Amino acid sequence: MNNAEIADLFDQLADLLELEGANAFRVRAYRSAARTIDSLADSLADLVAEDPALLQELPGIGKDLAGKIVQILRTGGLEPLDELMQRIPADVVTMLRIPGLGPKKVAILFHELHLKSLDELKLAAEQGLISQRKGFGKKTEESILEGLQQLASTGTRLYLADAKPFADRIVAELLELKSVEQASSAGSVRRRRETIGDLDVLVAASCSDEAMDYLAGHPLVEKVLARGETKQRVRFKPIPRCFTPDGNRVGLEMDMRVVPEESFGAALQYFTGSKEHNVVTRRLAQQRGLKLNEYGLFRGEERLPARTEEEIYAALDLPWIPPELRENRHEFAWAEQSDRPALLELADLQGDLHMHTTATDGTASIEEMIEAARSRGRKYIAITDHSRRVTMANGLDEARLRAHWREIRKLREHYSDIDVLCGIECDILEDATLDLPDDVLAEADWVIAVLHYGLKQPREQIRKRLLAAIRNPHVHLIGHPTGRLIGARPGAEVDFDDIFKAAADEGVMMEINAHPARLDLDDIHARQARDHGIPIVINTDAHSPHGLDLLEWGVYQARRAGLTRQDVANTRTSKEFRKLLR
DNA sequence: GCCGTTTTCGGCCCGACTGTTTTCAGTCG
Repeated sequence: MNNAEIADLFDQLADLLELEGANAFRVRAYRSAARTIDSLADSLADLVAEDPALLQELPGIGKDLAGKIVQILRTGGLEPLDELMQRIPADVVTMLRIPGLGPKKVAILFHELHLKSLDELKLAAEQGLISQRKGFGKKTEESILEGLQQLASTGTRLYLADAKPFADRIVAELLELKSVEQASSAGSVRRRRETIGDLDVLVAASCSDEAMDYLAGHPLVEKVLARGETKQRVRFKPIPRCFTPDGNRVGLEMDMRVVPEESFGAALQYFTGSKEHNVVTRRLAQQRGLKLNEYGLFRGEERLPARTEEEIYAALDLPWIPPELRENRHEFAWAEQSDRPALLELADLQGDLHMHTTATDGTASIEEMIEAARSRGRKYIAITDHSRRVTMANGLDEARLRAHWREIRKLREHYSDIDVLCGIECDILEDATLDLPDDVLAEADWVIAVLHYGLKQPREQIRKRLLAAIRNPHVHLIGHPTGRLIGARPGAEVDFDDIFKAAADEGVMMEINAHPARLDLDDIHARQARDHGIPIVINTDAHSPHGLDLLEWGVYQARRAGLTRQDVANTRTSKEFRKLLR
């Protein structure tokens, strides 16, 4: 049982307790424990094996929850959860995901109207049975039916790379308006989360009407979902060619808030979040006899100067915290360090060590990729086309690969300002062998080992394959290693502790793959790898010259993990980088 | 259920908006 699974059990229990009308703070305790566990670098199983008393040193975990964790690890289940699941059908819990329905309303639907499934809910809404109930009306009924439909098209999170340009466009347009003094993205876009649930935009304006009207009448807006004096929520039409990680079309929603200019800093801090980060900042304010809300920082009735985020954090005795770190994971500990290292910047990166050409599934020639990398200021690159197993991409066998490398070697003679490595993205096959023989790999400057196939294998086999690749003396890097390719499949999560230990021993690096569709090595895993002393490499996995621009998305992920330039290997010069290779 | 420079009880972040209400509870972020 890994951390994510244990956290999930606590979250499920919290949902069920809410439906049972349990004390809200008790529910919150379970949720906060789930978050703590989810973002923990060490495995709870290891912690308990060492000393179960250590559990109570974790924030938000006391005697009771520590006992429950031990029970979960010992029995694989959680007694109060099993008992509640007997009583409350899974569909009833799903009803909580319908906008407008919270625990109180769902409890009434279940206990008083005896609706046990989504089908029964739909029928009852269609027959008008729900609006007869006190506290429910026609609107609620309609929003239930709409919500059920939305529920059917699940997975409404978008990649940052798709969502951010969209948010940037709206912000730029708002800034053109006369009454708008400042505007910014907030929320998860500003925090550079890898996927985005909805967009938040904040506006400072003398009067809110112009900005609100503008958004409401925007040609891309499908529906105004709610509108008040200062706050408006809209749904956009499905964005063309824009899909969720699950491949669904999505109608993105946006929250807009309009505040007076003197409140912009406080509001930006507040709406950037995360929620968990803000709970802490508000508590810190409280401890100092202050009140922090989206309108400013107050001592009693008196407004303290806080027009910028910097001033707000200063009042809490903190340095300004970069939005990427604001998840209440490690930023407050980071802020306390006196010799706080600067987070990685895009400009720190000198090399890009994962890209494709027309030899396999890329769209540009070797020469075009070299030129594109030069024009972007890269000092070194690796050409890493696919190995033969990836037949769909015209993967290279030994003969074609050797010819490909000969061509690269010939071309690179002509360049003195960029170092071009002969590389390969070599598949780790289902039987844990590599897709190319060792004598071929030995000729490469740079070998990336990756999993593409057999991802539904039992996790033990996947773990074996990764370990075998790490122990192959010719492998330099594990490409898109955690592969939520793997982790995304429930029950297939791989415990990475062993993998990281082996990689550290063998001197194998780990990749943050900036390609937006990879969703790989998340900030927690990146931090774990760093803590194991593993050099991290940020690559684009570009399939075209334009793909080389993606490097920034990997940088965001690294910043969220709190990585500095020292933690990342391709911040080195080409010469220093080559010294890292075994 | 957790936590404590307010320390073993009594707090726990807080404001906006909606819908169904005649003054507010529930939901949301």
